[in-house]
Amino acid sequence: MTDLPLLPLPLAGEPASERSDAARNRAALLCSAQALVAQCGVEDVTMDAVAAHAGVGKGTVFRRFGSRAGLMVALLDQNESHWQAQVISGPPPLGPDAPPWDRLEAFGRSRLETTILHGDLLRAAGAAGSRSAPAVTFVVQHVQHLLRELGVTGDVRLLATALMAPLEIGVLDELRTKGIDTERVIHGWLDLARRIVGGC
Amino acid sequence: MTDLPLLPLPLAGEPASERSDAARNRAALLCSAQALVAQCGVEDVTMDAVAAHAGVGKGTVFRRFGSRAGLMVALLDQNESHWQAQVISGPPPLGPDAPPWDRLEAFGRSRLETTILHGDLLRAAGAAGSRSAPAVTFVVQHVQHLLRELGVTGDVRLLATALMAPLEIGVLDELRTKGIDTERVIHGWLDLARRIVGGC
DNA sequence: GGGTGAAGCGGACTTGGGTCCGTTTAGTAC
DNA sequence: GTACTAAACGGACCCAAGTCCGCTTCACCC
Repeated sequence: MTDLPLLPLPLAGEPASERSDAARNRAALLCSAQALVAQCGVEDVTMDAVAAHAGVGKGTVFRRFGSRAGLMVALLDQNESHWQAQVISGPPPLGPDAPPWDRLEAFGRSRLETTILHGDLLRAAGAAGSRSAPAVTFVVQHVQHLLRELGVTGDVRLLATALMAPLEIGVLDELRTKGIDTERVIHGWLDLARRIVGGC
Repeated sequence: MTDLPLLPLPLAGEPASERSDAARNRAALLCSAQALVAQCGVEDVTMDAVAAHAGVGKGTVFRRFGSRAGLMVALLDQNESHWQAQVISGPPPLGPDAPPWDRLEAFGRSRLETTILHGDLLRAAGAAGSRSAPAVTFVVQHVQHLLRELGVTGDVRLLATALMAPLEIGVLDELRTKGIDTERVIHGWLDLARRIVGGC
């Protein structure tokens, strides 16, 4: 226990590891941000408040996350990693060991719920939030994989993107303000999925 | 020419007509905004600049348009009305007098181009821009109409929404940053449309 | 353990969106 | 023409995002 060679985990895809103080601040900031969001809602959390709560200067927040939207993306990524784990290695039908169609169905349902749950964060993250975050990449790749397993041919990459596009927070918000409830959205999405997979 | 009963056009759907000075300012502001956008790009147009250019106070801009995003939406609506006219009564295949499938194909292509053309405005308009604007309603309703003509059954409303979702600026931006070019997007979209219409 | 340089830090400062409220004006009724 | 009111106006003001730069700290190497 004296000098255990407990390396700082130089895992594969890491982006040239942070200095220890930087890493500590990142963690503290994420933690503070989450606490403040829980306390007063996403809208009312200011960058100053997050900085003060974490006991660092405001410059540090922007150095770490680039912008308010960036901070929100970081919070999202944190929240979504648990969900991703469920997809990759959780119990069926969302996880492996279920027929691909069942997985796709569960995936869509689950994705919809997650999106609505994190609606405020997603809106605050803006363009950076719903798109270009690692989250989207994961979603699209997984759907791509399932579609292939279901025998879909053609430009599967684009079909996967198209299949997930109607579950973006923007579209869902629009549908909801027009009085379309979640259950109907899910049904419509399953219909779409069936048509893409080719039920004939 | 003395006292022509040239009414202030109390057209049907008008929202309880504006006072004349208000209407004049709205027009001046839209005009100034468009000029400034053309001159320095959407990003660099500030609300103060628009107000100054139009010769009104800043408060007036916000009274008329609510927010920066609102102003951008107004600009978009102005720009899109011409396009809508083309769809409703322009020459085929976009306009009437073409088989529905040809119209749908032309519609998708044209919509994609329009979206990319107005990309900056759409991004600046944020959630209010791509969604909930009258523009979206028009697009979805038209697609709904075409799908019905093509014999699509089911929840056509949702299918229309789903079909147009991948042509939103956010999705397009993502695809483009990943090196997918416009032609491929169109092909993918046509494939999707074919699957929805049911090509078997 | 001391020197060195790059990375990180902090908080004053700038900028621009959005609000507020006292003043002005269009439209109407007499 | 005058009186009146609701709507519109304008610009000072407020607030929060984002920048800047001189100072500090970490990590690494003699």
